Amino acid sequence: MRYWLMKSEPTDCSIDDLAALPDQTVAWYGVRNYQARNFMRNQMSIGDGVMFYHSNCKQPGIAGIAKVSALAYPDTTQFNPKNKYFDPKATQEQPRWFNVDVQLVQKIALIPLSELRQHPELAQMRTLQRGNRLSITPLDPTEWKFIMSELVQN
DNA sequence: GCCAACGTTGGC
DNA sequence: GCCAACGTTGGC
Repeated sequence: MRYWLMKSEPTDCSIDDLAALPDQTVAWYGVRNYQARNFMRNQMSIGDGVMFYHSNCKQPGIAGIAKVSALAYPDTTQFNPKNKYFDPKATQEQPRWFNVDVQLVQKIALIPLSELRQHPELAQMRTLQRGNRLSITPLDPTEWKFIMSELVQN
């Protein structure tokens, strides 16, 4: 059981978009970074905790709690020439890109990035490190617990 | 819109 | 295998 922070641009898929999907589940397609792919393909298990993060928007921050609901499988968008995530070097026999499914657990009051930065307990969070652009990063269990107990409002 | 930081590409 | 050029991310 691991914990993750996964970034999504709200113009692409916001927490409300996720909540409106069937089973409140989304295929995390479109990742085209090997490190992020490897996290999904090699390390994620069903039930892993996910912080759903809004990036590249007016109010960046954690918008909800989710979980991994399906193990990694080939990202179908890589095979579709009309899709913007098409990868000509990928084949059905040798897929390059994989994605898990992510299911919403609970929408929360947004925890802004600026607030995350204020807590010394979270100083090591990878998303908060200078220059970090990875869309999927591991969360330390202590970081997860801190966010859940101190920052998630009920 | 700016720009720092980082990943990828491709010539050599 | 090096590294310059280029593209992308994402906060501000």
